[in-house]
Amino acid sequence: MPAKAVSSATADRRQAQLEALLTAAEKRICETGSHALKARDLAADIGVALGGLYNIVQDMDDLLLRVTVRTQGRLDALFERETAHRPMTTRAQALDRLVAVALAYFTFARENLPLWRMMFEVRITTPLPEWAVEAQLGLFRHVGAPLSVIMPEASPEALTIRARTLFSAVHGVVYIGLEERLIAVPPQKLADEIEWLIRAGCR
Amino acid sequence: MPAKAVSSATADRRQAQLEALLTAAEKRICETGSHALKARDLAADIGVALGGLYNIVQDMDDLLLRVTVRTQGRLDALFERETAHRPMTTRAQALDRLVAVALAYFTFARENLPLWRMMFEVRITTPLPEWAVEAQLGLFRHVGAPLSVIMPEASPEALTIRARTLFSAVHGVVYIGLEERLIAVPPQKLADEIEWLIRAGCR
DNA sequence: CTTTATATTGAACAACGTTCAAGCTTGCGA
DNA sequence: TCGCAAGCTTGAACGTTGTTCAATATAAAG
Repeated sequence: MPAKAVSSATADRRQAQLEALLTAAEKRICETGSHALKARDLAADIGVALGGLYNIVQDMDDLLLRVTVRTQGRLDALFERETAHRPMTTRAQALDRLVAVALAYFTFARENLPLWRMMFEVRITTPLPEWAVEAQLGLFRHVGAPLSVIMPEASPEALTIRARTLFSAVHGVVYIGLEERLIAVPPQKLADEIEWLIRAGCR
Repeated sequence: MPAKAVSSATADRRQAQLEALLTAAEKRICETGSHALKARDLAADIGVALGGLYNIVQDMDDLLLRVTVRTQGRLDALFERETAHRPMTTRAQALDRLVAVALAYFTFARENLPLWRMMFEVRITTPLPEWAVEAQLGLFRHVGAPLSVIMPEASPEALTIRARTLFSAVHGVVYIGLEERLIAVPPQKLADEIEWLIRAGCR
């Protein structure tokens, strides 16, 4: 066999299998929650024997991690789609954009609740592979770019930290807000709080 | 047998067993993480047969929930101990107290990382029992009380929401900040960010 | 002390992720 | 066109898991 064909037929099939597997996993996660994912169900979904899963994916954690990164990719695309067209030259515009990013995050979380939750439930023992770290850090640019307009005199390091703080704060409000076991806050009120939070932090 | 003795010997033993079980569970969680809890290990720890666990606790979820509430109780006690002695008559004092609460939360999370994480990992299908909801809502008073001094003209409802927002924001910063899979931020810098966040939100 | 009711036990069960020897398919050289 | 080696796929089997329940041991009551 050739050592490493750039695109052999089997490699293509593996890619297709991987995508089918991820799609099936996402479907099941959305329907019944991430902890209800069963290897046997997924194998049946994509028409593969039980053991065959482990030719597509290293193990179940690997699968969850890939789903997570896929979700991050969709979130990234949403940020891009939702805010790229907004100008960012003045301070006020940058602030509006930051608010838009935060509200888009809230919307995404609400509309993709199980997948969104998964992003923070995945616990890994071994260090994250680089492609996973990249996908995660890439998201911060949607906060960092507007923030650099709002805080033009800040050092890059201070800016990175502050961007993380703002993102984390919004994340926290969304996270606790969507936790149903406490008193439910109406989504519009939550959105208002998120906007207030961003504007208060940027004054 | 009497229908319900106020304090029979067996009921006392059950209480003791429950406490031993919770303590053993906490120990294991702190040592090896919450998802490494095994029914057989715990049964051995407290000197009970495997099936005996289900006389003490309904099932594993029930156990985790009880550990969670215990942790919330310790957090509550820490808030009390750390901030009750601070006066709260002036606005500035109330603000200082709010900052103290937030920093205490951060410290608690850092020093009890596995137990603290568990509080947000427990996923319940059935609605939370009242005693669990109580313990959770009780924590908010440590934010609500100082905040009512800072926002004296706000309606009780607006105050509740704002308290939740502030708590959630701080929680988010702590949560993401302690996530090790991203770039580690020095604790002192994190603490600074938390204090900044509170003060920015209360201006 | 006998009897009755409760508490405890641990073997058994179903469901889970993961492995691996065996069979099957595939692609290439003759 | 055929045959053969190399990899892929399979599904039975394994070790763990949480949970159950008939049997046993213990405690309470008359």
